[in-house]
Amino acid sequence: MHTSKDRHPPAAAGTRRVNYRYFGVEQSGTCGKCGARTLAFCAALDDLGLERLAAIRHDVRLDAGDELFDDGDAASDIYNLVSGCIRLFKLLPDGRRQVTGFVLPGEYFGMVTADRFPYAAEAVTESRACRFPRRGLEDVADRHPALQRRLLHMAWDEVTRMQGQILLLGRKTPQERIATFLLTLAQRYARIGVAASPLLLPMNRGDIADYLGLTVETVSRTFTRWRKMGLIELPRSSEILLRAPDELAELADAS
Amino acid sequence: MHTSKDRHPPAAAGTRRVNYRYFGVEQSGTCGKCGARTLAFCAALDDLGLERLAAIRHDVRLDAGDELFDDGDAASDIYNLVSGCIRLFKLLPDGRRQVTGFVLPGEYFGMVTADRFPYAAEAVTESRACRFPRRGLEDVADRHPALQRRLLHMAWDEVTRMQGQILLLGRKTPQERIATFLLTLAQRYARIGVAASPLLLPMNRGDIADYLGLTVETVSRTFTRWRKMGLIELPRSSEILLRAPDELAELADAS
DNA sequence: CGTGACATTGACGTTGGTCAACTACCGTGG
DNA sequence: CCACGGTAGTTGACCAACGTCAATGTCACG
Repeated sequence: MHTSKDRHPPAAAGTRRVNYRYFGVEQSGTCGKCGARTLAFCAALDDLGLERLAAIRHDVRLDAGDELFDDGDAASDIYNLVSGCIRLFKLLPDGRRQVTGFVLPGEYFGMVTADRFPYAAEAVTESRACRFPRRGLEDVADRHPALQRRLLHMAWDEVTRMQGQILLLGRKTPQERIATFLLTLAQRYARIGVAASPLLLPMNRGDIADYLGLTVETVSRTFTRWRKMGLIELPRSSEILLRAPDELAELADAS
Repeated sequence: MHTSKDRHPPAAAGTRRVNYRYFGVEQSGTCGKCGARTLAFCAALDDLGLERLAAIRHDVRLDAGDELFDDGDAASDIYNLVSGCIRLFKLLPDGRRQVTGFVLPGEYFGMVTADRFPYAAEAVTESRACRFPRRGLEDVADRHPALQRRLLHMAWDEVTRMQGQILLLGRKTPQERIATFLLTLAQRYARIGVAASPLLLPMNRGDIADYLGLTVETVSRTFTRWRKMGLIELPRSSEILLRAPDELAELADAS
C-alpha cells in the first residue's frame, strides 16, 4: 500500500534540468568570502571563533543524486549547507520512503546525539557544504557561548518547522499539503534571497510526494487542476508561477 | 473531512481515571530533592548553576485538562515537566487538531525563538512543572556551557523523535502507527523508570487519534482486533497489556 | 532521431473516514 | 444502594478520496 516502492534508482541518477545560478551563493574556500555566512551558524562568531571553526572545516562538493550519508552510518560529522539542496529521508523495510526535510543554504543538518544517523542524506542538486567533526564543533561551541546559543536556536527553529510538517501530514488534505508546500518554499527562498517567482522546484515529483505523504499522481493531478483553474502556471515541470498566491494561501489553511 | 472537529471541550473537562502513583516522581519545592533531576536539563549543572536556576524557577501545578498556554500566547517561558503528562497540539481553523507530542517527566517544552507559541499545551493528567523565564534561562546557560550543551542535545533528540513521527504520519498504515505508538510509549516509560506493563495510557482515544493522524474509530477498532487476536488485553480503557510485543514490533515496522 | 527518466492522464478498487447507534463506565444525588 | 446522566469508547453500515496499476506524453541529451 501507499507508494514509493522500488522507486529509488541506485543514486546519482539523472541530473535535473534546473538553473541554479541564483541558488545559494558560492563559497571560495575561505569563510571570509562565504555567501552563506550571514545565514549559517557561523554568523554568531567573532574572528577568533571563525578561525577555530575554519581549522576543523572540510569542503564537500556534491553532484545531483550523490549520497552524503546513509541511515545507520557513523554520525561523526555535522554539515552546514552553503549552496544547493539536500534531501533527508527515512526508508521503511519495504521501500516506502519519507522525505523528512529539504535542506536549503544556511541550514545545518546531521545533528544527532546517537552515534549513528537515523536517516539518509542525498544531494537534490549540485551542492556545496561545510563538514565539521561533531566533537570539534562542540569544543568550539563550548568556548563560544554565542555559537552554542545560535546552534540551540536553530535547533528550536527546526523543531517548530517540524511541528508544522506534523500538522500537515497528520491532518491536512492533499490540496492543503501541496499549497502549504509551495508557499512555505517561497517563504524560505525569500529568507535566503532567492527569487520566488518563478518558484524553482529543485526536487522532482517523487521527492515532493514523499515529503508530503502523497503519491506522484496526486501531486501531478493537483498541479494540473490548479493550472486549469488559473492558479498556477507550469512553464517547465521544475518551475511554477504562483498566479494567485492568496487563493493558494486559503487552500493551504483551509477551513 | 478527516476528523476531530468540535471534539474539544472547554478544557478542564472530565478527569481521567488513571492511577498515577508511579507516574513521575514528586518534587518538594527544592531542586535538591526533585525526582526528575537526573533526567531533566538541570542534571548538567553543578551546585552554583543549580542555585542560579533555582533563583528564577517557578512552580506550576496543573489539574487534568488545564491549559498551560495557547497557540499565539507570548512565549516568555520555558517549561520542564516534573511529573504527569502534557499534550502539545495545533489546531486548524475548522477545528481539526494535531497533537504534535506528549511530554513526559524530565522533558522540556516551550522552546521557540519567535515571541509567540506556535502551538498550545494542556495537561493530560495532573502534572507538575518548573517554569523558567526564557531570558533568565538563557543567561544561566550562557554562563554554564554544560547546560547549554545539554539543552542543545535535548533539542537534537527532539528533532530525531519528530523525524520518526513524520515517517509515521507520512508513510505508515494505521496498524503500524498504533503499534509504533504503543512500543515507543513503553520505551519512553522504561527510560524514566515507569513500569511498562500494564502500559498506562494517560491520554484518551481522541488524543491518541489526533497524535497519529487517525480517528478514534480506527484506534478503537484496531485495539479490538488485536484483543481478539490475543496480542493485547484491555483490562480498562486506559490500560493495555502487551501480550505479544514481538508481533507488535513486526506490525510497527512492517514489511 | 532514439532512448530513458520523469510527468501526466485515465480507470478502478480499497481503506479508512463519516455518520449514527449503542454500550460501558463512573460519579452523583436521591 | 440504586437510578440517573454524561462522557468516553465501541461497533456497524456506507461511501468517497486517494492510492494502485497501466498507458501515454514530454523533454533533454546523446
